[in-house]
Amino acid sequence: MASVMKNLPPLPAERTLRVISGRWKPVILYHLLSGPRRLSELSRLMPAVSQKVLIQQLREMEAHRIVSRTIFPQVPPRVDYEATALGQSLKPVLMALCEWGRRHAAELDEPEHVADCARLSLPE
Amino acid sequence: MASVMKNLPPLPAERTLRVISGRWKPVILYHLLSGPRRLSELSRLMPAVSQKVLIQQLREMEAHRIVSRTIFPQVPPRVDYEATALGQSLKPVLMALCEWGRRHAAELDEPEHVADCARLSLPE
DNA sequence: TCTCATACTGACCTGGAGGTAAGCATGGCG
DNA sequence: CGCCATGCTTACCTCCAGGTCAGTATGAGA
Repeated sequence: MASVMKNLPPLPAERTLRVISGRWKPVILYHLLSGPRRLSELSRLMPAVSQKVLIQQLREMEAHRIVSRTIFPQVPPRVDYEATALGQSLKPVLMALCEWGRRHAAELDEPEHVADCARLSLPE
Repeated sequence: MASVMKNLPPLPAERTLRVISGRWKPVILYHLLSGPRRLSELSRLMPAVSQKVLIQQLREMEAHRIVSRTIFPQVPPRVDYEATALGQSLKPVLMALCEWGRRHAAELDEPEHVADCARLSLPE
């Protein structure tokens, strides 16, 4: 929808939150940061997400220009989703979120079952 | 609710998002980062938020240990809300979010009406 | 006694995000 | 011909964050 774009909050921090918070967006982003992926690949990478919802999230990310969509005229069809430069620029933001999340978990939860932030810092 | 705590996602980045995303949490945090505030003060600082919702958000933040609540046994009652150390440690995260939001706005929106990130970087 | 400020709680409602399930179009291939 | 993989849409439902509005307790002070 076009409304997706115009409804971005004026406060920058809230704007970013609006762009990246969505049930599956961080995970999708995480996968796309290491290169383009076909829809079917993403589906296989996150079996918990239905195709409809996956496409939904991807389209919103596309509208926000952090993801681009490339259609290859083949049969069966092939569509690649890829993080744009703007999308790539979210990497440090995700890092910050990830690191604080670990800290938060460490300070009050049982700190055990929290994944690390490793692959976000790897070059690609 | 107690459920607020146990339902934190295992992925660190999502965990952080869960903690800070709430309709008014970033703004509340922003105000609390510069010192303790009474409920009535916060109410005055953000007239758009109803008291009930404000308290709601504050309680969740308290449950997540990023805000502490101090009751002064006076009449009329006085209650101070304050960012904990954990809450203060969100400052760089908010900065990252704010900066990216500005970049995002600059790159595709009309970049005009987006506030700056100034006061987040000021010491307190 | 009535009012006021303060900090809350509770009943109720609603929009929208996200979930399920099904259907559609294409063309290669057995 | 029937079937497959792929990418996508549509109809429908559920749940809950967050909104409105009203009510409660306290004691100082007019």
